[in-house]
Amino acid sequence: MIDPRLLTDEPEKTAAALARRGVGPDVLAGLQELDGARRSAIAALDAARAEQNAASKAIGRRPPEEREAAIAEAAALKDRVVALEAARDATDAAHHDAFSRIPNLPHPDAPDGVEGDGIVLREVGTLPTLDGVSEPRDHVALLEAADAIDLARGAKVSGARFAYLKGEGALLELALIRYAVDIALARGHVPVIPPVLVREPAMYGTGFLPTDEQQLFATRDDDLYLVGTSEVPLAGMHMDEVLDPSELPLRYAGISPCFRREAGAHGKDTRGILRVHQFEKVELFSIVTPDASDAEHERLVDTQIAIVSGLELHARLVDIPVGDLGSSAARKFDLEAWMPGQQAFREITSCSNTTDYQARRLRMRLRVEGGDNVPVHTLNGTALAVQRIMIALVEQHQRADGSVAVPAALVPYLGREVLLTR
RNA sequence: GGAGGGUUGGCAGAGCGGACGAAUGCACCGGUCUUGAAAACCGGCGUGCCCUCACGGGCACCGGGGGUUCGAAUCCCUCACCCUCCGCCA
Repeated sequence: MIDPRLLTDEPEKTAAALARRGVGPDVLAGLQELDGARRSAIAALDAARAEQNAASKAIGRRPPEEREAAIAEAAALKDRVVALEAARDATDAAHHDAFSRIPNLPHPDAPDGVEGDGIVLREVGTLPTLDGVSEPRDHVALLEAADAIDLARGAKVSGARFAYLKGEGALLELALIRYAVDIALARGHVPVIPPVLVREPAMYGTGFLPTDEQQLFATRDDDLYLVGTSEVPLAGMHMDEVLDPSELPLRYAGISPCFRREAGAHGKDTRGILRVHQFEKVELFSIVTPDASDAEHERLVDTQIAIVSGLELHARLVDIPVGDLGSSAARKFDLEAWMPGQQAFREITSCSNTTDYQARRLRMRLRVEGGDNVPVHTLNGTALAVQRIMIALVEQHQRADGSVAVPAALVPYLGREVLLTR
């Protein structure tokens, strides 16, 4: 949720910012009208209630013989209040509905453009040489040959886009998670294993509802949603709280499975485990004061790069254009790793500054001495998404015989220097 | 799954139809006193929204939602959560 006050306080600036995200003048005019209507409805209702409250309170002070007349008098005021209440509720609902669909204001430095227009800011590592490998195999070939993955049975039991990780595949997941958690921990993120089924308010508050409903798995009988990322329960932890400046920054590292319906992705990335309905992820999440979010964003990206570099992977950092931002994000950076199996860079991490957008929806405020409390800023970024990093890892470090050289930083976690030997 | 008891301000805890946004205590902030501190005393001390340049004023909030009433923290319904007991269970 953006601050509705911006429409009246800084109309030109706000209009220009929203225009970059495709929110046109007509939509904006509608919002302004709703905002005005909401305020006058509130003012009218408050005035009528003040009148009725005064009349009701007077009854208690009247002598008994005068009460009946006084009650009739007060009762007469009630109809007006009820009518104005209905009017206020209606404008309020329309206001809320319209404003919750407005995306966050883009960061001034975020580039224009749509999906694919991202700007490569820097490269991480170097293109793998794949010495002695004549034809690079993809992760499916590598992992299946060593019985580290079972896609066919995943499909049998759960359907398309589900997979079993077995043997070294399972061990690799555990090692990767612990490797990432240790780096996050060293950088001040408290590890958290959160609930992965959440109620509607947490989904709404993080901005996944109402706009991304088709991407969410929901339970049939319990009004719970499966999270698509632990960002949801991590952000939800502090909803409805007023945080003291001394408590910030709050830094977490969520460790959880993630569930995504991938609706609309039919036919895309159908091979292997690049795009699956369930994957494991370590997620960085920070809550900071509003003046600190740009610096925190850089800090998170730096941590992501440290994790990827430590695995000796080649990747590039992309500044995501405004047209490709999720509704909550003001700015986003992705890391795309080189995947020799498809000779392409593919997204392995993402890092967003959601400024006050989630915080306003979740009512997470910063205590301001001698002033009004303000929403905090929240940021999230992938520390390590197991399946995707696994693809980059086995494909980039594959050897001529189909085995995989384990990067030195991972060896202590995995207990072996070579994987997938047969 | 069954039975019962709860949910009030940062915490503890009173209030159970009318002067209650809410007693009291603790915590916290400011002041008096003191060489300083403690104690004592005095004052302040929740959140959001609306109006106002401001001073200030109004409205709402006693777990969430709905209802009864001129008037609800207080009565009714409903949902959530917590506690106790029984059953089941990794």
